[in-house]
Amino acid sequence: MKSGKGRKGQESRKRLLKAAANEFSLHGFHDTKVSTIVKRAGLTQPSFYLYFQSKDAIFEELMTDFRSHLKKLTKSFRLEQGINQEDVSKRVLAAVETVFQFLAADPDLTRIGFFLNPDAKQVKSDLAMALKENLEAEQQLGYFRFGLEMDTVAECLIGMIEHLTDFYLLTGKKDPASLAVQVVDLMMRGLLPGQASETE
Amino acid sequence: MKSGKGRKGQESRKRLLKAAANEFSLHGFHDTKVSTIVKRAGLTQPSFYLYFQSKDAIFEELMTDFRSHLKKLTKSFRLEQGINQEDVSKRVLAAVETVFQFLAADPDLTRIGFFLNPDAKQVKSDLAMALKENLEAEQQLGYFRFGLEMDTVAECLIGMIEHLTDFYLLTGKKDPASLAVQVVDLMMRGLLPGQASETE
Amino acid sequence: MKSGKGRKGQESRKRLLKAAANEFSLHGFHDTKVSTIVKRAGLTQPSFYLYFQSKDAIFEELMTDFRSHLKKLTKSFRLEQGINQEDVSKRVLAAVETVFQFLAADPDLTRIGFFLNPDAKQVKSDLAMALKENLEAEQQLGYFRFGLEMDTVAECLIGMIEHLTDFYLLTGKKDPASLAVQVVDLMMRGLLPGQASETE
Amino acid sequence: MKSGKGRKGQESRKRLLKAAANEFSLHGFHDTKVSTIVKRAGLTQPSFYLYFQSKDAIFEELMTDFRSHLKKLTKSFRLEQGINQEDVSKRVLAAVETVFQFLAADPDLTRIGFFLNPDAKQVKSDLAMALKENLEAEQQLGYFRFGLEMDTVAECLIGMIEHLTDFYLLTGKKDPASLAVQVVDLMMRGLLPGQASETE
DNA sequence: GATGAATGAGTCTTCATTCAT
DNA sequence: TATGAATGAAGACTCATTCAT
Repeated sequence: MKSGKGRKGQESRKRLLKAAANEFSLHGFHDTKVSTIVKRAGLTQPSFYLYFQSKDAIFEELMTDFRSHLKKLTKSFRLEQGINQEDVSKRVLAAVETVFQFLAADPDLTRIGFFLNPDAKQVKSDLAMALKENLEAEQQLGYFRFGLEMDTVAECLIGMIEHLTDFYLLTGKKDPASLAVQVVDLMMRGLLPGQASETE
Repeated sequence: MKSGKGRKGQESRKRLLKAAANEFSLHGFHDTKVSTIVKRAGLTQPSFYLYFQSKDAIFEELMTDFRSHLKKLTKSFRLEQGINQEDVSKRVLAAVETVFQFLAADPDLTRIGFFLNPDAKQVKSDLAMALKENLEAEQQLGYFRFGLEMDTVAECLIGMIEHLTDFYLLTGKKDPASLAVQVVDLMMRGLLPGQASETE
Repeated sequence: MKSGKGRKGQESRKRLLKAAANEFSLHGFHDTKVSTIVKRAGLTQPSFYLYFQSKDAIFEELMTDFRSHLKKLTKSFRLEQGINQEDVSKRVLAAVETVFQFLAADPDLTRIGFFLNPDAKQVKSDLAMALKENLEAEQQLGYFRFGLEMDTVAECLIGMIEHLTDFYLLTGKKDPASLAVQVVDLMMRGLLPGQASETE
Repeated sequence: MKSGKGRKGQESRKRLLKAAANEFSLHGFHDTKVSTIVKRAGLTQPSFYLYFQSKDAIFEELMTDFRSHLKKLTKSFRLEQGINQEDVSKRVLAAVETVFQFLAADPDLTRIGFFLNPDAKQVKSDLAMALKENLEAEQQLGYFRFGLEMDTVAECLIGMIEHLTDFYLLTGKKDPASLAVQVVDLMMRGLLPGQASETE
């Protein structure tokens, strides 16, 4: 069942993953047929089972791919923490932009791991945790006002990122950089006027 | 299709809708079987087709229900606008809480209309529009700082609401009131310290 | 089960028969739904079973109607036989025209009894028998040439009548009289030239 | 749908067609179940859909088969025309016998294409046209008497052929040759005595 | 490494028919 | 005389998956 050690096999496998990712992303899990994936990969149905145990299995592999990529990202956050002495806003901005960039990198995978995945909530929760840790640390340092529950704040951030990704990023309407700027500006200073200026 | 004019019929129809809403909400469209819906409603399969043309049809009816309820809500926003002379934050707080209350009122319907619905993006977009209009109006009156693109802000708000609903509200972890407070506090004043206090 | 003695009942029954005849005639037995018949008769499904035991039953009743009407016709042939002293061709012409007239009288019933009926072959066979008897009698009298198997001839006649009915009569393209003339002319004198003229 | 390029597939396909033809011929379209066809072909239901898109599709394929065979036949008529200088009656006899032979060759297909087919009328009409052309040509040459509308005559011939096929041929009661002789004798000389003899 | 052929299991849907009122 | 409500029974079709080559 784990054939495909040769070059040709590896390539067939990749074509299947690519086709599957796009189909899942476009039509969701149920409305994606193995027959379609296979056709798009220029193979026949039995070949599919040469590389993947089941339709579920290939979907899971894609979800896992997304997740492991995401894990790397969250690790990088932890490393950053404290190292950087520059302005908080800039650091947060950089972080948020990095997230958007990551989510824009492979739209199909993002849709699968972030929206189609039945455990998407968990995935987002993991990301939220990472953010929360940073946020709380900065809060301890006095960079953020007290009286804010940072876990809820983190979930809010996730919510914004999630929705803007769905609405602006994956549709190509806006790019990671500009989205990051707006989100962070709003998050930092809020809606009300008379706030501390960005440069202050 | 047009059966069920009598009381008994109407009740069977409602039972079907209720059961369907819950099943869809729990398992999604494809993994919800007509046979299950029907069983839960204490009927047999053919009866289902006495009241709905197809499985798709009942799903659509539920989505439409959600949408029309939501439309009423958005209308009420427009009416409010400008009438109320009290503090902006309070007004926004009331609006957001109303939205959370609405979304918490019928969890199954919310999950269907807000998360399962293939056109959920559109639905949310409609809600975002309504919010945006109010936000822009307030912005013109000087209540909100300039330099913020209110449509993006509205989408951010939607993102937060959406995610918090999924994460805290529909899971029963938090209630509409407390969520509203936190969201609005964050939205109004932002993360940075030294902002205008709420009461100021 | 045999309700419907009152006037209103009788009328409902007739409306059902009429609607059924037309539906069967247009769409055949299987593609005719009881629900449609009933709708066209302005009644509901249970009412149907007030007047007929089943869908098969109403179809059979219609076939029987056709058959009994046809039986009267064939009887009239036997009576005619020998009584009439006029020219043979005229007698045959009259007979054939009568048949066409009968078949044109109630197109729906004709289609049911003559074309849709699984036992149509039998029905036609009965008609063929009646014709055959007359033909053989006339043959004995020397009006028709010998060397013709009259049962086959009768079946030929039936075939012509059947097909012309389907093709010209029920579609309104030709009328009984003209069809009869052509059929009889052909049957009497054949295709070859130099035959005894009709008037001779 | 496009499966079955190999030998085995082609054979399964043929078995399905054969079984279907017989079932349709015996029970008609509606009372023929895919499950039965498949059983008779030694396959399971899904395999059916490997070769045919639907129950309708296989029925249509059978009708088309019949039609295309028939088309070849009618073409051969046109070629014959005028080439042959022998006696007209013999030519007509040969033609009619050919038709009967064709209709007797594959009884199931004949029943489907000639009797069950909803467009049977059209099919017969096509055949009638071919006959008509020949008849009119011969009529122009003086072989047939004038005063006969050849399209009606053709339809009459079709009617006879149709009915005798149903009644004698497909039931095995008579063979193509003897039926042809009788039909042609009747058609040529008619019923009345004192006509030109066949050999004259 | 790949495919032609086949299938088990399941789901939606339809329709004639009946029960209680 | 008639109907609102409900159902038993059955059939077409789909799809992920496997066997043999």
